[in-house]
Amino acid sequence: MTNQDISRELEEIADLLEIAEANPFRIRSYRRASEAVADLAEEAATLVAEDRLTEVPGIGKGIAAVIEQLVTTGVSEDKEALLVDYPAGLLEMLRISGFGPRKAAVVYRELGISTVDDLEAAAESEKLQELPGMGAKTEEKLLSAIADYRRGQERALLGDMLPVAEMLVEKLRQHPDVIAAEYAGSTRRCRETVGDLDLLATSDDPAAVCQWFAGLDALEQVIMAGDTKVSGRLSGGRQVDLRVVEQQSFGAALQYFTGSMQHNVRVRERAQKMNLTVNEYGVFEFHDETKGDMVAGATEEEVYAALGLPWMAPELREDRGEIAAAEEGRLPDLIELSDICCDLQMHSHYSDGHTTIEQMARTCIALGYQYMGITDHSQALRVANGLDAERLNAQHEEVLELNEKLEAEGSDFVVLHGLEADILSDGAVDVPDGCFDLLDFVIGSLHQGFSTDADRITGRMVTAVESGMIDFVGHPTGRLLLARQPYGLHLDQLISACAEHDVALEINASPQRLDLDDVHSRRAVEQGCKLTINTDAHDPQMLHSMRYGVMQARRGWVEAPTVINTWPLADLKAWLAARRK
DNA sequence: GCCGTTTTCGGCCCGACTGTTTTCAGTCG
Ligand SMILES: Nc1nc2c(ncn2[C@H]2C[C@H](O)[C@@H](COP(=O)(O)OP(=O)(O)OP(=O)(O)O)O2)c(=O)[nH]1
Ligand SMILES: [Mg+2]
Ligand SMILES: [Mg+2]
Ligand SMILES: [Zn+2]
Repeated sequence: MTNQDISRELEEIADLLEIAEANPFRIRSYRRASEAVADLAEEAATLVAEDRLTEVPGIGKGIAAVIEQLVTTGVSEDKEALLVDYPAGLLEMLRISGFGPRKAAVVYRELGISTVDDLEAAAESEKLQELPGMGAKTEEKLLSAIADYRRGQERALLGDMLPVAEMLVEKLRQHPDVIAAEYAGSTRRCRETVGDLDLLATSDDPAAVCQWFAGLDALEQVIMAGDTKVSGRLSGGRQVDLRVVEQQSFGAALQYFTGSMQHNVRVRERAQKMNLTVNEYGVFEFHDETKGDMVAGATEEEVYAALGLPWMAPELREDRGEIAAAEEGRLPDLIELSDICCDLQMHSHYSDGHTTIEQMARTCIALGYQYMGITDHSQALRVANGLDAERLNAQHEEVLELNEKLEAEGSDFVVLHGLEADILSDGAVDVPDGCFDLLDFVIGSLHQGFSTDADRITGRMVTAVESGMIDFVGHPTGRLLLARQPYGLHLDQLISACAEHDVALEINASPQRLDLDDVHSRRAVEQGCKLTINTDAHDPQMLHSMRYGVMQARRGWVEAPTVINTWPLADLKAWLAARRK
């Protein structure tokens, strides 16, 4: 069982407990534990074996026992027991927006309904109206929500939604009644995927802004519209939530709406202990059980300061220890896009890229980089027209000529000649014979034969790392967001090997990869690894994806000096040279 | 179920909107 599988099991237990009307705090514990497992940098099985599960915040003896059972037997007795009373089909019904655990329990208890299809049929034949707490409107909305559920992908790529968020924020800012607007939620935290778009605006007349927004053409459907918030769907079905408050509450509202939910809960618990209370309008004094004066709210800095904390970057707000770190002055000095001075993975028409090396270089220059690495595929990757010795030599000539041309133009931009070499089935690195000394650096990537078992794949990659032939590992887990699971590999062993042999790990900045992810980037740095953030661009436009890689790095608490492509060229060359001895 | 510079027991974030409600539960952010 992968951590992701375990996380889902815990979440489903929480859902079942909620249908069963269990203690809400107990339910919350399962949800928190589910997130904690999803955020683990190590395999849960390892923690079980070493009896370290309860060291994880949010996992105590009870849930540790559940996880242990899941790891060893694949099933949880507690969950099986719940499933005796409440069939698994009810879990799917909870995905329908506006249909929660209480209604699920009622329709199952009263009508025996346990599938979405049956629920739909019951709503169509107006059987739900007879149930307590449900009426004609309930049925109507439910049918619409079922249609939305059937249509939609639960989450979308940040890379697809961030531009939409930016466009909507611009639209808000242009409205005369809007003072300020920002996107918030998981988009502002730069999560790799987002469930919806969360927008915040301030105004002297929030109700007017809400009314205007609800009428926008961009909203295909309005789910609800009040005086301070509007929820709707874009064409395509993706949800948008707009929250509008007065300017004096901007900071508090942005803090609230940025989340994460768990971070907010931590913040608010801290406030309680300080005799304060926090909501989306501000930080308030709290005396004798009554709310008193507002002490902060206009800016996020003010809100955190009122709680004795420094402001922290949205990317850190995931309840992964950021509040303790903030309190102790241990917040990382996060890497920024402007720290990046090169891109070290990209392709040209020599393999499966769409344009010339020079075109790519010109775009890198425009992006303000000092140098770049051209890294086409190696010969083993025939589907991508990988380079054999002859073509790699020809490419080398072209790189030399391009550098001369740039120099003649007075540019000090430099093109390094690299190769994205396949890691072959025996762990050998696919650098054509006699070509190693030609290359400034070599990336080792797995592209083929990754559907075997975890030990084999890990072994291949570790062998490549130990060979001394590769300078970094490209897209280390091979995941494609919303499309393909990571290779089943023991990432922790790969990270250890990279730390030992001073091989860097890539954060592939392509919005569908973001690989390594945030938690493993953080883990890799903790283990002493260097990182490198690259776009893996196949055309000039894709070179602009660098920001997504930096976002992922920031979510992983990464600082600039551990990322080799923040280094001046001389430093990178010195590191490469030292590695080759 | 988890957790602990006030606690190993007794707390656990806080508010908006909707529909069916005659005072608020359910769902969601
Ligand atoms: N205090 C508090 N804030 C919440 C709660 N639920 C949501 N929020 C805040 C924090 C969230 O980041 C923000 C937006 O809610 P969303 O449901 O859209 O979540 P978020 O954007 O974080 O993730 P998503 O990618 O949309 O699933 O609202 C809650 O239960 N309590
Ligand atoms: Mg959201
Ligand atoms: Mg939302
Ligand atoms: Zn690749």
